[in-house]
Amino acid sequence: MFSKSTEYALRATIYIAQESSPEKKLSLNQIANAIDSPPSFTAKILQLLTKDNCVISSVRGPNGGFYITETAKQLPIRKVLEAMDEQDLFIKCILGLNNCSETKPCPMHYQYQPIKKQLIKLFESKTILQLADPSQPANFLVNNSL
Amino acid sequence: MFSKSTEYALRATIYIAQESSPEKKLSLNQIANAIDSPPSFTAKILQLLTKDNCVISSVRGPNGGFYITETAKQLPIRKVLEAMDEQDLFIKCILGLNNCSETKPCPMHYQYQPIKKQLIKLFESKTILQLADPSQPANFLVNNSL
DNA sequence: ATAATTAAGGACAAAAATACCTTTAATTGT
DNA sequence: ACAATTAAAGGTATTTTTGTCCTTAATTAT
Repeated sequence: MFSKSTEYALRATIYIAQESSPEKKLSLNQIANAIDSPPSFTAKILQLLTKDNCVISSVRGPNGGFYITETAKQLPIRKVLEAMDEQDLFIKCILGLNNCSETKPCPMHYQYQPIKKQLIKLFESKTILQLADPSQPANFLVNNSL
Repeated sequence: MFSKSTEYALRATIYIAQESSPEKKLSLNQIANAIDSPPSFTAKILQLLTKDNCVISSVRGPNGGFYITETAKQLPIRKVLEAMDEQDLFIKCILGLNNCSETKPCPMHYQYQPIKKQLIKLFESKTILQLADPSQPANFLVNNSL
C-alpha cells in the first residue's frame, strides 16, 4: 500500500500524538524504538514531518525533542501523506493509470472506485487526534510474537 | 498501492485476456505497446506469469506468443498478485504491521479493516474473465491526454 | 537441414528507496 | 562563557526495484 517511509511517518505521527505534548517532548530514539523503525532513517522522516512545523514540531537542545500541538492534532491524516509526497493513492488507479476516470474507465475502474473513495475519505476525514486514541493500546511493534 | 511490476502484470493479464486466445497469440511487443510498459521489463514479468503456465501461457517460435486459456480466465485476479509475490495487501495492515489483528489492533485497525476486507474480496472473487470485459474499451495508456 | 522468429534466461546497469554516519546548529543548565 | 544535549542537515553506503541487453532454446516454415 504505502512505502516504508510513509508507514514510519504514520506510525511516528500517531505515536507522537499519543505520547507527547509541548511539555513532554519525545527524543528520536524514544520514537524510533516505540514504532520499531531504524533511528537514522526515522530522523529523515521526522525532518519531513517537521518541515514548516506543519505536522510535527521540534526543538533542539537538552529536553528538546519532537511533539505535536493541539492545533496540529486536528489535521487530517492526509497531511502525513502530503508531507511524505505519497499521493498516488489519491491520483492513480489500481492499475497505475493516472487518466482513469468515469469517462475513461480502466478495466478495474468500477471494481476499485468505491474502495478508493473510502480510502480517500478515511485520510481526508480522520484527524490525527482521532487515531491517537489513548484509550487504545498502541501496539506498534512489528515482530512482537513473544 | 502496488509495485510497478504488479501494475504491469495486472494490465498485461487483462489485456491478454481481452485480446488473445490459443489461436490468436500476442507478441511481447504487442503487449508492451498496448499496456504502455518497457518491453524488456515486461518480458521478465510475463515470465513470472507463465511460470508453470499458471496464469498466462506461451509458445516460442514463429506465430508464437502469449495467450490465456479459458480455464485460466476463470482464476481470481489474486493469482496475478501471487505470481508477482505481492501479497502484503493480504497480510499487513495499513501501517505495515503484520501482527495487527482483532485481538491486537493497531491505531488504524478499525478504520482500515473494512476497506482491507473489500480489497481482499475484490482480488479473491473477481476472475480475470470478469475484468476482461470486451464490451468495455481497454484504455490502458498512461499518458493519452490527446 | 537451415533460416527465421519468438520467448526464456542470465548478466548487467540505472534509479529509487532505505539506512547510516558525521558535522553543524540550537538550546539548556552550570 | 562553557559543556552537554538534541535535532537539522548533508553526504555516503546498501539494498531493492526497475529496466536493458545479449545469448540460448524452442518452434515453424522453407
